[in-house]
Amino acid sequence: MSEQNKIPQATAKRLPLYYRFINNLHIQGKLRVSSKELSEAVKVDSATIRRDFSYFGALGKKGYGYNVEYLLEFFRKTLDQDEKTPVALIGVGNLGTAFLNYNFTKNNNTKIEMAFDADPNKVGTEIGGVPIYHIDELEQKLSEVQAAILTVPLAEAQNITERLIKSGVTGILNFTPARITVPEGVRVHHIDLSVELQSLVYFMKHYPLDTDEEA
Amino acid sequence: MSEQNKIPQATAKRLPLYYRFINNLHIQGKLRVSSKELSEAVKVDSATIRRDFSYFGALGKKGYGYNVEYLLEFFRKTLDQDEKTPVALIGVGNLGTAFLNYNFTKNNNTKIEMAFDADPNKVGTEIGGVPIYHIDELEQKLSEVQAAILTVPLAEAQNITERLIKSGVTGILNFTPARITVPEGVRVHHIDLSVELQSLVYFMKHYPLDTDEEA
DNA sequence: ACATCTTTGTGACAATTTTCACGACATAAG
DNA sequence: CTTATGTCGTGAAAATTGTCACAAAGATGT
Repeated sequence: MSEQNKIPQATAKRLPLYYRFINNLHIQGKLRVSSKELSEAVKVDSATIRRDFSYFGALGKKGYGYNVEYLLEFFRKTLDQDEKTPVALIGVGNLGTAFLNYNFTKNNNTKIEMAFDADPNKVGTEIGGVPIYHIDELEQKLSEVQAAILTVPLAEAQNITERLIKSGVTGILNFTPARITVPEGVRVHHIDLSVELQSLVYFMKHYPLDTDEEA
Repeated sequence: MSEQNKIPQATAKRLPLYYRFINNLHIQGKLRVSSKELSEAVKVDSATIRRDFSYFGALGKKGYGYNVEYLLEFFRKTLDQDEKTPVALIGVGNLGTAFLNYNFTKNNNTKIEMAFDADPNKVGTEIGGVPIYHIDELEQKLSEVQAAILTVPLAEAQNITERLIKSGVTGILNFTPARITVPEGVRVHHIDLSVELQSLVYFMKHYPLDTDEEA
């Protein structure tokens, strides 16, 4: 599947962010960009940006900066923007609905292909162009899908997770407070809104003067 | 305000997570817990947990573990769970609505006191018990509020941010894709749903066998 | 053509964070 | 009392990540 385990995780986490901004620049018709400019836009130190880019070789030109078109093309390849990754969303509550309306596909390699919920009023409808199926049909419908966004109530989280994995899902974006357990080989990224808010408040009170940090 | 700048940021970020799970244990009636057990629950290495706790002194007993009641009490104090922090939410779209229904107050020191939106149909109503005011009333209503959750469209982000800061807000949880610019002293945590999904997909494809990581 | 200005890419270093591994103490059982 | 087992707290080592600062290369202007 892949070869470069050399790229630090910290760098890998920043790549999608870079991609987004480079894409913006391209849309704005900008032809070149320096690490300093990019730094101001994404709020990451310019030296860090140069170092990050350098893991992929020499992408820029000295005295000039980076060619936006070239950079964009490079990131498109690196981030597999050409092959679309089908995603399913489980749990069409408020948060789930927000995702369905988000329209990720715009500049992205991900597309939410289908959603699942237990509510009969929702089943059969569409939100943001995404069809909603009943949760009982999960195993049946999930054949091509590799990634899932989990926005179900806490109590269902582990149960649904197991069904997803049995159906071949290898990546889960988990918005429930549950720290779900998965077999090796399955990636889980947790985003706990309550923890994020708590964290912000803690940092506000205990680290008053610092510059902003990632969550 | 505070004194211990000694606690590493990485540790600080995990504190709310620990708190949540210790609270769960307490509710379940558990009397003690070992770093190993906690490790399995929160998916953080047990040595890291012991190290994290040790920054606060000796919270546990050798050969025994940690007393849940004591630990909970300790975290309650450390995370300022006694003084409620008032929060405002700006932008009552799908995502904003999800937050309003989330009911953070349950086991938390944060409470969304008010929300703002530009839509006249929403202004004057309540969601999840939180009153919705017109965005024009922002400066007027925001007196006590120190933190804000930003769930507005991209185009408004920087503009609203500046108004928030003028009104005394010192912490922002930013869900817009914009990397907002703020003066020193204001904390911003960014959560970009699109970047999170991209990131998950990238890790799935390029770091296949690893164990799960934070987002 | 030349001097000057910019900006990259990176070696060296600093800071942060994680992990190992072990002494010390707790508890329980024989 | 002694042994076996479990667990913390923490020095020390390792790994990861971030920052500095500068030579080299190319861009730009006259």
